[in-house]
Amino acid sequence: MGMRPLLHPSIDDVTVEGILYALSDPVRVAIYADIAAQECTQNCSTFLTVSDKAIPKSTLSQHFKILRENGLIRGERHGVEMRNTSRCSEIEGRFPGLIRAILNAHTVQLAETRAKKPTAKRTAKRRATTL
Amino acid sequence: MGMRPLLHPSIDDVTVEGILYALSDPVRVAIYADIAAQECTQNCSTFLTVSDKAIPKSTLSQHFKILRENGLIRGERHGVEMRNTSRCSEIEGRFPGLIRAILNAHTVQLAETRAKKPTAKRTAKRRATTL
DNA sequence: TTCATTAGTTCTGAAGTAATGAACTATTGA
DNA sequence: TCAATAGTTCATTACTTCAGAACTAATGAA
Repeated sequence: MGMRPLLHPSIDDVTVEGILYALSDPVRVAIYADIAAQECTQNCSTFLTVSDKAIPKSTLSQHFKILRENGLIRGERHGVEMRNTSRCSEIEGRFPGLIRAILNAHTVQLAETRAKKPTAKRTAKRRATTL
Repeated sequence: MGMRPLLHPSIDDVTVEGILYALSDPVRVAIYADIAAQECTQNCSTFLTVSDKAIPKSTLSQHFKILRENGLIRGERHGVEMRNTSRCSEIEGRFPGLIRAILNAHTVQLAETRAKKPTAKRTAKRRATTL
């Protein structure tokens, strides 16, 4: 099967749950924070490693798909590569302060992590469900 | 096997990812918004229906567990029932503005939903992954 | 044109996670 | 001691996620 066109929801179809879900993964929030911080666009392979951890490109592709389909980023093919831009100003219009608060919290946590374990590669297991 | 004691993480072990994950489910964010809004504590069976949808009590119990173990609420047994309180002021100390922004976005979305479809019971399927 | 390269997507199966009915536990009050 | 209440745990089934392999699509070189 061929490649399907990229899906980008209308801003009105973006949900809080979708945004929180997309950013509840440490790899995705790292990618998103990076894209949102850049002036210039970022292609996918910029993130083949995230916090010193190698991410297989099929996994990366899925992560980008989740960020796109939940309305956090916009991806456009330019020749052979993809350019990703953050949709933060659109989201700001719909959910004021949300993205800023999340990215700020992410920054706080990153700073704490570095302060506690300067060299260790914190694996950040997503949820410790202890079932 | 008997009942295990309830686990509440120290506020320092609460993560942004955990908070976003816990609140990325429509049932859990509805429960949490309700608990955070109340002055008095709320027991679990208050939520046997959430937005006109019946939730089996085993499912509810798991949702409360996820909210507890990600640091969003504190649960205490008082006799036969459980009292749940929000840990929002602790979280505010660690991640300023985060909870307020999320609850505010949730409120915005609720208001829009009601404005669009006044009577329909919006099922709010968590993620439309379209895989 | 044809081939190689680059960048990303899709497929697939294994591993992990979630929803829920049934069975269980713990506390209270009759 | 027993029934009722409130919630937990277990077991099953369904769904989701990860990641290697195969694939697609655009570009540039021969």
